Amino acid sequence: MAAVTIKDVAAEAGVSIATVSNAFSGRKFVSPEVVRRVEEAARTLGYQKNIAASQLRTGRVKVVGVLVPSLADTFFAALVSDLEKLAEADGYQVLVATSGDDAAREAAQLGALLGWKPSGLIAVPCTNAIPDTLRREMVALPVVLVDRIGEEDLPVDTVVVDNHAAGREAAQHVLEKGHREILIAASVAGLRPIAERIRGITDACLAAGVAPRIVELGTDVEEGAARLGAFLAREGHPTAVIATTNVTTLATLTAFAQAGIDMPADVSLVGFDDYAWMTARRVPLSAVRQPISDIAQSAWSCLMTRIGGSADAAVRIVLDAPLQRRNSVGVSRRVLDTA
Amino acid sequence: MAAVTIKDVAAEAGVSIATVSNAFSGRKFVSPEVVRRVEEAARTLGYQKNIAASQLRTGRVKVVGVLVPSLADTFFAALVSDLEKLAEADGYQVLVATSGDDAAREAAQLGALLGWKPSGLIAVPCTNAIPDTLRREMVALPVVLVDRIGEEDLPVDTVVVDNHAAGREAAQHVLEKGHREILIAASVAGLRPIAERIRGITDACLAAGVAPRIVELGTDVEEGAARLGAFLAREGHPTAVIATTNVTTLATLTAFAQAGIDMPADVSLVGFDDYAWMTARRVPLSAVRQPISDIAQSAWSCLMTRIGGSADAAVRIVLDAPLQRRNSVGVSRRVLDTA
DNA sequence: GCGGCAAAGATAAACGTTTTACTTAAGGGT
DNA sequence: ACCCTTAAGTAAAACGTTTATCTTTGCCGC
Repeated sequence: MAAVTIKDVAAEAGVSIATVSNAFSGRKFVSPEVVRRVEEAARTLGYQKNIAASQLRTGRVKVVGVLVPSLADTFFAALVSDLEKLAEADGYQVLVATSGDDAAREAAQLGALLGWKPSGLIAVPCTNAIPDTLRREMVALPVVLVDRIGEEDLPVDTVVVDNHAAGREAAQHVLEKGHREILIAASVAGLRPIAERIRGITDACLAAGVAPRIVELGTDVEEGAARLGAFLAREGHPTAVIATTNVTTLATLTAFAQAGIDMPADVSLVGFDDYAWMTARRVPLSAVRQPISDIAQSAWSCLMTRIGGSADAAVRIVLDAPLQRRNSVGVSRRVLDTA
Repeated sequence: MAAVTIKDVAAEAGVSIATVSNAFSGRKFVSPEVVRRVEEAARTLGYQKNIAASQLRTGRVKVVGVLVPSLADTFFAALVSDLEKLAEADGYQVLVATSGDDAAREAAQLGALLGWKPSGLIAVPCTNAIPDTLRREMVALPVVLVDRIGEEDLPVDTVVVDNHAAGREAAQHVLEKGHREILIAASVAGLRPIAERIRGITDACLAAGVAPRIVELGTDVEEGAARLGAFLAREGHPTAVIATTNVTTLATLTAFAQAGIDMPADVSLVGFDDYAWMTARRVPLSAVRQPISDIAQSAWSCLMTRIGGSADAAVRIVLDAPLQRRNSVGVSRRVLDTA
């Protein structure tokens, strides 16, 4: 049961291996009759091109690496899902790796990815700092960085969301409803996108003469809920919470449920990201909607133009994350009472 | 900027390429001094082993293909996430492909996966029928089939959930609470796991002299919600709904929210799968919990023993999916009224 | 002092494909 | 009748590893 190679096909079809290769690739003209014989032979033998051999010879292969912090996070899973579809449409395979938000693992995974000599790489770095492995590779390999971009002026294409505007819009919405005691449920405040969301919220609040508080909940739902519960018990309730990721949204909701807090009657909430479960509730969540499929689309087309050989200056795509106004933000009691 | 190969490293370190290879693999003794020089050289040159070349020579490569219907479905995303972690721990890379529940795409993706000559394959078939491409490969390649298994007695290892028991348990819970008008929110009734869940529910109901109704909602949340809404408007409300997938759970909840149905006061619900968002609610969902990480773990260890060369008879692993009793199933009004 | 042996490396072949350069045969213009 | 071109296909080299086989060197016993 040795694997069937191009040689076997050639023998079966009674031609040379070069002709078989040409018949498949179409790089050189092969008479229709011979093509038919080759295809026939390949079919009967169950021939599968050995991609490793092909890639070794040509040096290129239609595979792109995708590196994300975690597939357990819906945001990244959805992103990878979209990228995978786009890749398939263009005949590319996707090699997935996850860093688990750990810089060492990220570097290791990157190395493994690079060993495949992919045509390109789409990565969501797990920290603000671009790992050295990647930085070295960026000059030769088409790379697109997404979401977690620590620095400006990177030499590669980047796709990000306008986090500052998103934060600002969320805050303004809450302020308009009369809230003055605002809590920011951040995941990890040190991460650039989170920091910008926080800054957006803070800027809007400050402009209204309000100083928001911040609590860091991490990247795990259970733990985040526990931390928020502890915070609430210790510091008292705000009238509105703005979550900065889908995980913190979930953690906040969990904490609310555990503490018997009614939303929006007791506390209002603006969530982050927009998934089906957020609307499948008695009180659908107002949330900042990250345009996941646009992000994927932008990243993919950037990558494709780079792979196509473009040497243009690095582009920085900034997408809007509009607020979806639903029912989880109520008019603050302060306003109601004065009315 | 030609890629740096083993040859360059050999030159830099002043040894032959065979020695470099041996220094890395440790297959033959190489003096510590030389190993040091080789590693040094590799580091300064930024050497990355070319996996294609390696695989071409050895015929094996540490990569396994994973084929699932969709990464947008949390269940599969979580499964892939777990598999990816297990793979990483064993030094394997994962090649992901999605079939989008389309048989033709599945066959195509399978072909693409196989071209990499992976060491193994973990697949969730998108239909009850195993595609021919796969069936042919199963004799030579270690394959583990998960979740969607149409036939018994396959010649490969399979990992499934005891869907019949899961359905039965869900139904019994609802029956115990006094419900008699039960609606099954199925995704696609033709799929084997779904069919078994339905059968489990039906068997339990029939034993209690109750005939459940069934509605098919498909695999998309929006559309499922619309279909359920229409069904409810047309046929009237049951007192309890049992959903058979996480997507139908979401669709049901969406329909409830849209129709202003209160859960559990108006209608009770047993969900399927168990995610954070199900408990992050005022009324946490009772749900059948599929043991995703156990599934992944079982599938992975099956695959590893096969890759290790085991030729034992195919094993069929059946895992329990226990019911998590929470608050979304209320005592039926019928019972309350008589009390 | 010499055969023999072990230790540490080197040489070269092989993996399956792509592709360049070559062969062969047939046709075409003058 | 001759040369030149074109068409269709073939032979062989190359890609970067791994590994079986060969070489060199030093060392041992006698």
